[in-house]
Amino acid sequence: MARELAQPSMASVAAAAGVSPTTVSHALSGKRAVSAETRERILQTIEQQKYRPNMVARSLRSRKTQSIALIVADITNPYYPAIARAVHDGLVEAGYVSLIGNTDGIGEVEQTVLEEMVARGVDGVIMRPMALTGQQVRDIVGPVMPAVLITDEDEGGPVDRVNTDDAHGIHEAVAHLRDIGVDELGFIGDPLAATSMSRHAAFVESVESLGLHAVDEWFIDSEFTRDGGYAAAKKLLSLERPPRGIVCANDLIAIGVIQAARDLRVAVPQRLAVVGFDDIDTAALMSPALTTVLNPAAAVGAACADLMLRRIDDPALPYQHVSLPTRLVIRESA
Amino acid sequence: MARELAQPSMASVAAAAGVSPTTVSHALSGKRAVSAETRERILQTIEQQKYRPNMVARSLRSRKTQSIALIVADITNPYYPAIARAVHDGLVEAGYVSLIGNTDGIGEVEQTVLEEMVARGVDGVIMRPMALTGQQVRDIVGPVMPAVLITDEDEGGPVDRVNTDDAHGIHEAVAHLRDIGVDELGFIGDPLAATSMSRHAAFVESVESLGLHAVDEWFIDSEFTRDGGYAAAKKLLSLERPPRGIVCANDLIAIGVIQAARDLRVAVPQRLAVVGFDDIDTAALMSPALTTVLNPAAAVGAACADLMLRRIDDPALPYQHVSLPTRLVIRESA
DNA sequence: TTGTAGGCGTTATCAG
DNA sequence: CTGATAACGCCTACAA
Repeated sequence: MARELAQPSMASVAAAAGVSPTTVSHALSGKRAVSAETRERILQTIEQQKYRPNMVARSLRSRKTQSIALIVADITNPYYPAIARAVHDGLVEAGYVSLIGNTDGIGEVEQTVLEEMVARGVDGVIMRPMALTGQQVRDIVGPVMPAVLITDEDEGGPVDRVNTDDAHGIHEAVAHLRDIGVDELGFIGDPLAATSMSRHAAFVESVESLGLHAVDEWFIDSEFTRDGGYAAAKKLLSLERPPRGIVCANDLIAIGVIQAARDLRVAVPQRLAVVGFDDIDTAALMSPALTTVLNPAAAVGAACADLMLRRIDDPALPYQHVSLPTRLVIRESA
Repeated sequence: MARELAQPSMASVAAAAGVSPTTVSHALSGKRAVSAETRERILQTIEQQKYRPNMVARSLRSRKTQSIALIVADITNPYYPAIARAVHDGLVEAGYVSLIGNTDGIGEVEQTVLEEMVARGVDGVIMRPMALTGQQVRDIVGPVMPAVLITDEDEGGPVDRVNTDDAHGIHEAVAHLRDIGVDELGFIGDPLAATSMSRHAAFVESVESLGLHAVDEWFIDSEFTRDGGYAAAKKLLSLERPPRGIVCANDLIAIGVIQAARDLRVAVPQRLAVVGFDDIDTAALMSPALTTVLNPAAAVGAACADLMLRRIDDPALPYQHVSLPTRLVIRESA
């Protein structure tokens, strides 16, 4: 009786099939011819022993782990699962698996997680950085590792990039606010998050180019969460002269703002117009339904996977850049 | 000038520090004494070369990858990210990373993904199976791999289990429906998903014990998605004699049902009472706000991580079972 | 068509 | 306190 305690290995299969490990390897990889009968015998033995190649050993040899890191702020933010799923689906057929890291948008954590992933030998990194720049990411992952960033950085550094045209969406939002007669505008976002700041910059630009009003007082800090938005809105609405409309760096913040407005008995959109960003599922379902900028998360994820596969396929490619459109979805809150 | 093309290894550090690789290893692991000055020299060299231990090689030796698989139906279902984050947080401080697999609840895919994860040498599997039984999972992962299942299986087989007391929540829901005078009840769920079927069983039991009515016609198939719920509700509501209330296997289905009711101009809750399951964020925000059974996803995830760590720590432990409570949250839809 | 030998980077065993 | 050696399981020249 054969002992089944140890995992079967190529050696054990080879022994049982009366061939060398080399032949087993080639029977599996097809990288060199193996006679039909030998192959058959090997495959049967594999079946019998329930042999599965050890990916760790394979990785040590090949220096490839068939895994990529997906690093986001918080998978709990409804914007990210859509990205994660699209990345997963794009990669899985190519035999890759994704390791997910959550950083909560904290710069140090972003660095630590990145280093950890590199040490684990991932074949590439897909990341939405909040604090790190493209150059910093490159410095951490080394000169050769494929890195795809979801970022609005203008230059972006020596990495592949996917971005959404947030400025366009924000501009549509501000123009819409003006169209409905709302010309005093605040912004709620996270000054430490790159995503937020690029949206804020677009906001400022739009407000100025359209001749609307926004004072410093109306720019309030908030994390990308409902609670953050709630607290920020309370501050904003307790101002002597609050704005008539608020653009939020994401939908979660906007939802918090609307809750705060309700608690403070401030009518939305009559006394306060609210615009979000992302168009998560809840936006369309809540009441008042959220007017927001549609962020094509699934397309972003798919583009990331695509760029990653391309770069793995040809490391010499010049750095790629994919830009996806956004657009305002007008509902009830503004 | 030293060439920096190749990744530094223990050997390169050892050479530069004038010691053997063995000593470098021990300086790092602390598994045997190293003189203070030698250690100092080694650490400096590590600093200089920016050496990071190769986890793949370490894994090959130690047969541990410090990674665990988290296998769910669809990370895009808002119920799962909460689990994923809690698992992540529970595991990350112990130095583990999670590999996420999506199966869409398809039995074959569940098996394939599981095998893939085993081949990758994960140190354990956390899974919410839809088709596979605990025994089947055990057969696939082998006799020793830690496996924590989120399941309602009564026996559960040779695995650790976390379950929520779904029957209690469903019973509360049915009792509530009766209390508000709704006594003809339908159920929408996925006959192929274990989760759904255990909720359905509880539903049937509650309906009977409370003397209400539910006919076979009122049990409609649906995937765990909004679209599925929408289609199922259209079928149900086009029946000659539709039920007065619907219990849904999850919130996504319930949201679809409410949309269908709106399109069909069936008033919720007046003409159709709707109860969901999970209490995802949207439930409280939508209109009408969804009456639903609260499923403590974060607690479930935390419990999974905890059981996993315990089992890794002591493989000889008897199989564990953690049960978490659910409760009905009454809002507007029923 | 098949086999032998060496090495990927780490750690455990055995010596000194 | 430190080193040499072997081994984890696989892949791939090089040989036959």
